[in-house]
Order: sequence, then C-alpha cells, then structure tokens
Amino acid sequence: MSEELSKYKELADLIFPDIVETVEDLEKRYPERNLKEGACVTRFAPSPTGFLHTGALFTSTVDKKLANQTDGIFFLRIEDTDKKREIEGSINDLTSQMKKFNISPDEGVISKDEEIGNYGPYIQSKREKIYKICAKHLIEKGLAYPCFCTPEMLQKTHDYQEEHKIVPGYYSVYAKCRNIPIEEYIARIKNGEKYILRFRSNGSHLKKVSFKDGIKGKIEIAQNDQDIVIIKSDGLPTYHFAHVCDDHFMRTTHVIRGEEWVSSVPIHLELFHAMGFKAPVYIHLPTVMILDGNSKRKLSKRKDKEAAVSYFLKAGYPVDSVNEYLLNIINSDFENWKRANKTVSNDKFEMKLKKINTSGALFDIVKLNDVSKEVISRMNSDEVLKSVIEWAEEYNREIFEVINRNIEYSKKIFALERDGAKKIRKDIYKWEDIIPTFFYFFDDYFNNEIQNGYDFKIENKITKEVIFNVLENYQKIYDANNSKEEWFDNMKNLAQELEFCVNMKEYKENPDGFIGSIADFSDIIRIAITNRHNTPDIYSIMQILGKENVINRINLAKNAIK
RNA sequence: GGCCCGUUGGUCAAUCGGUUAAGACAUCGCCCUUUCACGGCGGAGUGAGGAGUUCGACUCUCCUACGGGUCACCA
Repeated sequence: MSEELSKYKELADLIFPDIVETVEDLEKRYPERNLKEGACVTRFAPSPTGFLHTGALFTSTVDKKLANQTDGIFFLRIEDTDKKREIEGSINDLTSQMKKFNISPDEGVISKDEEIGNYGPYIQSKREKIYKICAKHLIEKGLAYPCFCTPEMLQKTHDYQEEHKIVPGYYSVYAKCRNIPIEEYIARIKNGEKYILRFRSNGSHLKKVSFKDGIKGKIEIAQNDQDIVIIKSDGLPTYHFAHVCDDHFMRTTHVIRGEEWVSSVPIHLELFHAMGFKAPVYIHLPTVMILDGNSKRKLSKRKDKEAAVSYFLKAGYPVDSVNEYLLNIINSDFENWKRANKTVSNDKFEMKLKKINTSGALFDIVKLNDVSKEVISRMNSDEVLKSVIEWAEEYNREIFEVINRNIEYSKKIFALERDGAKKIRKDIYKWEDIIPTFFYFFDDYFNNEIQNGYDFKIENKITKEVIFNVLENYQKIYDANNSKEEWFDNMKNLAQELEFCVNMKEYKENPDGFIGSIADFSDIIRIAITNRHNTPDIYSIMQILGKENVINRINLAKNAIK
C-alpha cells in the first residue's frame, strides 16, 4: 500500500515538478473567514465572454442581497479558463455595468487590473498554481491520473456509445487510461506523450446522491461515475475543478448559479469529497425566460435585445426600476413590501430564498414598464433632471446638449404635474420617453416636427376654417397673466361664442347641436402649441413656453392651416 | 433517448389538507376629467389531464401530457 502511495507521489512529482506547496499550505494562506454566525459568502463568477447578461444580473442580485442581509461577503471572480472564448474588454464592461446596477462586489475583481481582498487572485487564469497544487494532491492520493486519449479517440468512443445506446462518457471500460499501471503512466510521460488530467471517480450511476438545494429543496440524482477532466491540455482547470478549488479556498458558503448546473452537482460533490473539502450550500436559480411566439425559452444573447443589461441602460430605465423588477421576480411579495415602504431603500427588503419560485419566470417588459413608471413617479424634478442628464450624456448627446443649454427650463418641464402635485403624472417609463412626450417644448424639435404638418383633427363640423377661426380668436383673448381659473373661464367663454359646448355631459347628450365640445376646442389649442393630442394641462405648458412663444406658435399654426 | 427540475388566469404569483383560490401587471367597462396620464369603482379570466390517499386535495402519492435543463479538454 505505502509502496503504491509512493509511486503516486513519484507520478505527481513527475507531472508537477515545480509544485512544492501543499493543500495544507493553501489552507493556511486562505483561512476560514472570521464572520459572524450565519454570514453568507457568495460570489458571482462569470466568464469574460461579453456583456452582462440579464440572467446574470438576476443571479448576482440574489448573491449580493444574500451576502448583504447576512453581513457576509459578495465577491466577483472571473472564470477565464476558456481562453478561446474570451472577449477583450469584457472584464471592465462587467465591472462597470455591475457598478451601475449597484451590485458592485465587496471583494474580488474591481476592474481588469484591480482587485481587493485576501483570497485572491480572483481571476482564474492567475490561479493556475493553486489548481496544480490541488491536482497534485489528488494524484498523490491516486484520485487523479493522466489520460493520453486524443480528442479523436474520445470522439470515436462517444460515437460508439451513442450508436449502441450506451450512456456516453469516460467511465468504466471506456476510461481507457484509468487502469494503466503507474509505471506505464510514468514511462509514457517521460517519453513525451501528451496528456491531460482526469479525476478518478468512485461513484456509480446506479447509486443516488442527494443534496439540499437552497430553493428547490431535496434533489436526488445518480452519482457521478465519469472520470471528468480536471486539468486541460493548456494547463488550466475545467469549470468543475476550478469551482471546487476556488469556492473552497475563497471560503464561499453559498453557491448561487443558474439551474443548468443542477445536473453537475454530483460531480462537484464528489470532487469536494475527494479533496477533503466541505461542500457549500447550492442554490440553483430558475432561468429567466422570454415568450417567443407561444412558447417560452431562455433569454438568448443573440435573439433578445433584453438579454443584455445594456439594453435597459440605453433605453434609460432607471437602475432602480430594473432592480425592483428583478426583486419582484425573486420574491413576489416585494411588491407589497415596496407599496408599504415607498421611501425605504430596497436594501432593507429581506429576501427569502425559499420564496424564490422554482420555475423559470418570463421576462415581462410590460411589467417592467409599470414598475419603472412608479419608480420615476417617486422622483422629484431635480432627480429626474439629474438622471436624464446622466442618461443623455452617455446615450444621446444631442439631448444632453439641449438640456444643458436649458437647465432651468428643463427643470420646469420635468416639474410639470410632479413637484407638489396631488396626482403625479406617470407617463414616462424610461428616459428615452422624454423625447416624444416633452420635446415639443424645444423650438428646434417643434419646428422640425411641424414641417410635416400639424396633427389637427379635422372631422365633422370642425373644418380648417373653424380651426383657423378658433386660433385667431383665441389669440385675441390670450393673456399670459391670467390665473389658471381665469384662463379656463376665458377659454370657455370663447368656446361658447364660437358654438362649442362647454359642458361635456350636455355635449354627449346632444353632439349635433354644437360645432364640437370644449374638449375639441382645447384640442385645437393643444395641437397649435404642442402638436400633441395628449399632454399635461395646456395652461401649465403655456406658462413654461412663455407668452411670446405661445403667440408665435399660434401664428405658425394659423399659417399652416389657412 | 437517459437522468433531473417544473406545470395555479395572457404574465408575475399567494395558499404550505378545509379559502367565495389573495394581490400586481395586462385587458374590458364605468366614474373623475379640457386631452392624455394618474386616481377610484367594477367585470371577465386560473389549479395541465387521469387515477389514488383522505371526511375533505391546488396542496400528499403515482401515471400521462407538456415545458425547461443536462449529458465537452465550454462555462
């Protein structure tokens, strides 16, 4: 027995001659964290293959929340062991987008070249030595071995297995390199044969392993019996092995990831056991789905614009809106809590893992819009202005400049039916909405728009002549110094003179007795000064526009309709 | 195909063996109203199907159907 062990040692030394540190050394270097009882250490561990995915934002929101509410640690680790798929610049994209969504990690990677914390490095490609120490440990224990099979050979056995309807993979008789005598491993390596490292599984797919998922509860799956690859030919570990080494030595307590990982838990559990490590609690989150025609499917990077969080940023959804929407999916009682705690920070909401629904939630942009209009309605004009400027600065320079040239004026616009209003206007879901809903306030936009004509409603008795007449007469009575009541009384008086009905009920009973209603009358004025049928109250708009501009716009409209 | 997970209205969902099966979004109607938005009131709409356990099942068990996931030197 000890002879065998010494041969394993020889093999391990041959494979990793430069590795002198041991797992025990790592245990000392990365001691257990000194956190209070119940504190959760979570992590978000994306591959640097592009932008922040909406599903990933969902996952990391749960990560961050769980760590925060237990006074734990949330860290960011970059899983860049697949060098082929790596996309330049994605680490910085990731960290800056996380920052925008207020889910910056407490520890780990902060940007491409910066990290904080004592459990690093936090980029896997910089942890090569750690994996090798762990791999060496397994070889010494006879739990890992070199495999000389070429990809072609593996493909062949895979095809054979498939053809004969045998469970595919590298196990039992199909694990050709598993039972090579140690001397032969040594000889072949010395001979310069190429190899990778495999785990020597002791599992059986006839036996079950069970574990308790943090939200799904007890799950029972067949044990792993595959001799999975732990170190690839490029010297880097596979996900499975890296996960075990990293989450152990980074002292992660709760691994939160997508449910696509459920089926590999048996591998991970066996690996943890083989390494002599305690496995973390696993929490598998449902996939965020999208409705495609009549069926649900996973949000797809390629097909769905909503799959990238940058979509929300670009459209100008406040990050709180996206966060609240996600919180809603995470715990549906968030909505009630928020209603009762409108002004309380969302950080105070206590997430319950058990309440996370186990089946994939549909991403519902309509609901997001609703959440978002509530979020925006809670802002005052200063906050709106600030947010709009921030958004425009990055995504719409033209608007950024227009607003910057007209700060006070813009603030008045955003204050409309907002600051001090009993009923706050909720027609903005996202910042890009301000263009169609408010930009008639700016002459350049307005004048440009009316080049294509006005949107006057010419129907029934309301002819061009009537409209012209209304405008001409209105111009005469318009007084910018009127109070709102005076202003509206004047409008009504004029309307009546011109045979419009000023009482809606009366009008509805007898529409033929009049040219139109006060609503129609108002609409003419509204179109003349805004070219919109739906706007905040016209009086306030006129106040903001100013006397001169109102008169000017009425003139423009008159000329256009003449 | 094997294995795992799931299935309450169009969507998100509550219930944890006894309810007229909450609530929100969407939708429709009415009210408020100079338009729109807001707000108020109301309507319609749900336990995939089938067995069983039980006095009683949306809730527990099994089968079927459907949906999702997974079976790499990718994560």
